[in-house]
Amino acid sequence: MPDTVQNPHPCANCAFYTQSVWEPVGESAIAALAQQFKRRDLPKGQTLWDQGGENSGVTCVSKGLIALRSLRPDGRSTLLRLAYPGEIIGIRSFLTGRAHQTEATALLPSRVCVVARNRATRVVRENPSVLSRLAIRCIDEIDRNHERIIATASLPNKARLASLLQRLMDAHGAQVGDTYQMRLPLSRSDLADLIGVQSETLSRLMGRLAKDGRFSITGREVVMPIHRTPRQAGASKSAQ
Amino acid sequence: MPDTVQNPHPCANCAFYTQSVWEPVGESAIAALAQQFKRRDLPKGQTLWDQGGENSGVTCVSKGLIALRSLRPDGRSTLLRLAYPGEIIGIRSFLTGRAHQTEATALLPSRVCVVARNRATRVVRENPSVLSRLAIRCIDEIDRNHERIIATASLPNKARLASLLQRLMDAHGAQVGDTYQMRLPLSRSDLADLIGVQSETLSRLMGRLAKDGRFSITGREVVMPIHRTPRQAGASKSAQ
DNA sequence: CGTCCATTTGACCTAATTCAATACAGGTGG
DNA sequence: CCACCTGTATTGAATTAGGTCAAATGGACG
Repeated sequence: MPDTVQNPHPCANCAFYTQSVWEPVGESAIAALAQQFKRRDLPKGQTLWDQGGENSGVTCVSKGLIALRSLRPDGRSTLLRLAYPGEIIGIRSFLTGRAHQTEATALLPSRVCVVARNRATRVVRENPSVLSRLAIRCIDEIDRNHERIIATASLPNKARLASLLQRLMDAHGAQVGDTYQMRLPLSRSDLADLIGVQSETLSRLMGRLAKDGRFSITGREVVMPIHRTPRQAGASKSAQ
Repeated sequence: MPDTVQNPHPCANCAFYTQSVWEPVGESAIAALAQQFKRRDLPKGQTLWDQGGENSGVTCVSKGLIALRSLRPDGRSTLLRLAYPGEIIGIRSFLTGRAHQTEATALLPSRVCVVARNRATRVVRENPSVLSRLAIRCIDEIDRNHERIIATASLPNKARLASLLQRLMDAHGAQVGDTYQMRLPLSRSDLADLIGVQSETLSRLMGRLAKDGRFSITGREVVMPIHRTPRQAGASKSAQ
């Protein structure tokens, strides 16, 4: 139960306070933490850092949606992760001191909270339980990656796209009558990057899913009927 | 410079001592560490733990080769990682207390060193720098996964297989005359799992690579000519 | 109302999957 | 030593999915 007045912790007002990596910081360090704690608002499309850039601290997404993508030498890119509020990004470059391996951009108007690197390093050193929480965040990332690797190897692209859209709907959708609706936070080519196909293929997959009655889409507006039967990847046949 | 006589650290004789996650343990804790430190030899094919099993501690590969695979409900599996000497396995279930997400089996006669969970937990709590090294190992895993995700999205299967064989040759091969040779530590279906294709497809890809003159293979014996030109994925055309 | 960019469509081609059949290797017992 | 068996690996043929390049469409915005 964070309390603005009583609790001077910089994350105290955050909805994710109890899960914050900084939550375990003792009273003595709170002031030090707060001192180098910066909130930053990002308009949609803004780049937070570039691939190859230097880490500037521990960054926590507070609002919006951040895309982490790896740009390849051939000019194409792979969208590696969508980071939602409460999640930490740039943790690898912080813990290793390396350059950023990915580029971070805001897909929606977003806010991030950054604890500057030097200060974060010190706080982490003095609070092992913070390090322990950071390690758990790393493990979350490993879990996400394993899931993705397994899905890539075992599910057809169409099924992976269906489950991606479902997840996006869970995160961004709202119930309207007997449908769920959302404004897609990603472009078609971002979606393609995310499931690892060409954008033309993505377009055809979307067409096939729509024909199956899974949803309808115009531009970025998606409408999905609420099924009583649980979504099942690629199972439905078109009625013809 | 590990010294058996002077240094009572249980990892002191290990070739990977300086990189060991336990290396930073202070003298006071070394005895405690050594007490619950178990070496275990695994014949080829032996399972070290099953998917869903309980974590029994921090496990370090000391010799041989361990495969970590995820078994899917449909009976098929994905080979997620090959763990070589010096690497830590089962780190996620140790840090989170969850069940193992993967099955670990020895692909070669192997040895692992296990620090029992309770003891490891205590030592980690008392030595933040151990936790810090564990976190780096997690990051290594994230790096490996990202590389794999990017490779899957950007390289054709043939090129990925070629680079896999190259890596295996680097790890297991020996120079014989003007060739490198190795005995493949993996079955064909493991190779297929690893690059995410069917075993029939793998067989055909192997055939195509062999026809390109990249290597010749009989059973598990691989012979690869030493090229002066650096290996380049999928670039060579058969001479016809 | 046109311009520019994102998206879709079409046609063609290559690669991968599937299922079925065959070959091969490593052991076992006669 | 050979015949046999079993699991592993390869091959073939037919089908489907995905990639590529080029062209057409559509939408957002000045």
